[in-house]
Amino acid sequence: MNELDNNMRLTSQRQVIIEELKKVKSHPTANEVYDMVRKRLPRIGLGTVYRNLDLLSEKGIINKLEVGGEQKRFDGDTSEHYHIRCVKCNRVEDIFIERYKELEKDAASCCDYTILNHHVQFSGICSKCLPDA
Amino acid sequence: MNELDNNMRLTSQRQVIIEELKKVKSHPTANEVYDMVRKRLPRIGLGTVYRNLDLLSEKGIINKLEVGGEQKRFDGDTSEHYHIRCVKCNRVEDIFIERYKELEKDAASCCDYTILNHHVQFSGICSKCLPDA
DNA sequence: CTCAGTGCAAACGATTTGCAGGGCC
DNA sequence: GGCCCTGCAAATCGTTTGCACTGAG
Repeated sequence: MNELDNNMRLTSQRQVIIEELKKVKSHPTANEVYDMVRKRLPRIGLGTVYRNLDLLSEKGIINKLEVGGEQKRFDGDTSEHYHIRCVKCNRVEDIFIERYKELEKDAASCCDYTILNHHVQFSGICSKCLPDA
Repeated sequence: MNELDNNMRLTSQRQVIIEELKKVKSHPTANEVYDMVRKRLPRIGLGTVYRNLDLLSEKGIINKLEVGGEQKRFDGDTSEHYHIRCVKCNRVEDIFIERYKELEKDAASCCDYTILNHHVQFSGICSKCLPDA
């Protein structure tokens, strides 16, 4: 739907953000990406990080997670998959199970929306937090 | 888990917030609740609304929705059900389909979390927005 | 009377934006 | 040389909090 903008430049900031994001599995917040990137580009601004994270997720190069909590999180893995969040430490991890496509069919039959997508968000307690739960 | 606090008083502010929230099906944001309530209690403060929405959702009297988007939303219907959000107008509506309990079983088998809950969030375009899509 | 709850305003944290300069094409 | 993009700082938006006062129990 969004025609690719050929005028988009591949700046070093952009490149490093993508590289760092693809490198980890931790679903970092914008601030965490900022910290990661700053190690390689000490003069980068937080605003630039936000601008690029938004831009790259619009282009589908990365994913912006609409997972609950205070901050948005970003995922270098753009394959469709579910997520789980630890209610204690707020860690977010991937859940690679088969997508339930029936969900969208069921939902379509009970509302008058054109359904575009669905996401499943699990909450639980991770193994590191379980002892002190 | 949270022993009911017998010291909790039933103030008029609290009563009106609950009443207004149970009255609608629109999943209002804190600010929208504020507007609704202010018609009956013009001197109420926004802080009071936030404090009570948090308190009431901790008590399980209302529900705080961790639905994506910028603002949190509140639901007077505390029964477990899924939601859909219109990507155009941001309206949030209920999806009353059977919960997929298998989802949690599947997820449990592929990660070492103690799973507490799951929520399914659909996105789509509502019938009102479809014409201009 | 007492203390949980309130109104108000200031504080806060995440994100966005305006602007002037910088550097890719 | 044009214009996209950046760094920086100020602005904005949602939400939280400190404080002195109020009113429910």
